[in-house]
Amino acid sequence: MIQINGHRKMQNAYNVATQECADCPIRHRAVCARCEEDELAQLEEIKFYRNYEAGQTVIWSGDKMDFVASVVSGVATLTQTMEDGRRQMVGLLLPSDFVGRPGREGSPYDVVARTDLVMCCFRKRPFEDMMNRTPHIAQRLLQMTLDELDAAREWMLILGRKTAREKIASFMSIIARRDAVLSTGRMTSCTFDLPLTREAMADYLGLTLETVSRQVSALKRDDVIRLEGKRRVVVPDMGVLLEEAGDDCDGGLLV
Amino acid sequence: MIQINGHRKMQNAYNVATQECADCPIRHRAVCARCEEDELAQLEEIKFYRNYEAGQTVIWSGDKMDFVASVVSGVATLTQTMEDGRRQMVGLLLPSDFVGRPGREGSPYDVVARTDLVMCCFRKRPFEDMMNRTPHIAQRLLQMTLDELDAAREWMLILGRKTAREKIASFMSIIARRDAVLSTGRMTSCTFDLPLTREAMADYLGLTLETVSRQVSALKRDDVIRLEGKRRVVVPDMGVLLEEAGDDCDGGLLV
DNA sequence: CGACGTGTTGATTCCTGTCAATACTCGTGG
DNA sequence: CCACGAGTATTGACAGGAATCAACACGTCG
Repeated sequence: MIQINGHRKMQNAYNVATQECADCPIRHRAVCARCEEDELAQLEEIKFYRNYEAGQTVIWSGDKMDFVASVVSGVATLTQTMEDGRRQMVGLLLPSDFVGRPGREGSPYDVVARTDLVMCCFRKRPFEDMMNRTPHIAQRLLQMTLDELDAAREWMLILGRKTAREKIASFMSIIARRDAVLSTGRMTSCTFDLPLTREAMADYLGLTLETVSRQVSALKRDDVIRLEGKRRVVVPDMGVLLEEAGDDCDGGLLV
Repeated sequence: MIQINGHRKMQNAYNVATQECADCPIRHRAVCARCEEDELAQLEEIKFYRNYEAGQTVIWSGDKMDFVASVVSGVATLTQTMEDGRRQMVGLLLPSDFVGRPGREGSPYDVVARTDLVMCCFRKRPFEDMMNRTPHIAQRLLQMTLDELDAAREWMLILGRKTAREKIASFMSIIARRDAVLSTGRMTSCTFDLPLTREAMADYLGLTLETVSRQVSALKRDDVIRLEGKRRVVVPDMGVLLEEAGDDCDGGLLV
């Protein structure tokens, strides 16, 4: 059985005072992953950190963005809103994920910190300049964008074709998978914290918060999951959860 | 009133015999858009054309892809399928769109020609090599991938939060917009051909084909659209259609 | 003509949304 | 100390929209 750190408070152990890229927890997965020492030194000169509290809006939809950034620790979301208030989350930003688009002024989405959040920011213009002369950055950004596109497409299947129960199971599978990159070997059980409120999960999955609550309760009743408090989830058997998600069970964690 | 070419047969006017990139209809929008003359000459050496008939599968999910390609003319789709047969379209490929991912072996999606289709193909390895030494290609691919990601996110809002009627109206707005790049100035009415069957539209929108059919009929009954045959759509007032789509009406065509 | 692919329409079911009441936790302040 | 309110979560009753099952229309092609 593995045990994964919670998202809520304790995970922001990375101190902003720690300015060394070499010690950065996302050094090898973020947009800078492929950079050499000298390239890293250049990035180090134009970077700065920002902290946000859980609930704070990082960027308002339509606002001008004068920086791009990597999530160092914490969880943020991208959300789209219709005039009548209907909302759909369109991006879930976990540590190492990149925010902002080179070559574009504003953000079309609200970016909201869901937990306390540390971002490693670069002013947009210097970053764009550097990208143009540093293929390692552009290459890594392309790779990450393609990964995001794959994730978006998996998400589209969830939104378009899965039942409420399958949506919840799929979401939990995704969280488990992303949290478990540090996993050692194969295991069947797993514990993690939900990084989102029921309402945010509803925005993620195209449901109402009531339906989310009901389906979480149903999965608990059927012993697919167990709850410790409202947020901590224990999955006795990941295979069962993946089955409930409607995914190929030989995919995912058990490969 | 503008008149846009149909998708079905006539649009494949681009002859495969026409091998000159300079004459290529997608020269300025495809992955090669930023290439200089000499770069184009290099691409020209590794490219080859392939033709597919409507309905043909270009790539099977899971298959090894030994090439990447641009859509020259026609329409193709990316589709994901669950074990029990539920399907969700996750990509709509129109002329100039790019297929395939550098640095990956197989395709996770079925790629299907929805009309007769001409593709400009590059063997993967030579293309990747060229990408590594040609920033213009990598830059353009990044830009196109970011655009696709934006489209995917708009699509997620449609799938997650819109009603069946809004989904149909949104789809028609998207087709109208993508067809109308050649539009001159502002106009309110518009004519186009639906590039997909009712069933494929259902896969696109996360609906059943019956619901698609019903909602198309409803939009016709309410005079939001008119039909000429089953596929040709006349929109008397794009503003009304955009309203039905639930989008910001000051966006889209009327800016 | 009959088979097939495509599309339309109707009757019915059921999943999820909507509206509403209640519980729990955590601060704040009397 | 407890009352109070805000934010979060659970659960119930009910309604509605889309899925399902089914019949039928239309055009093409053998």
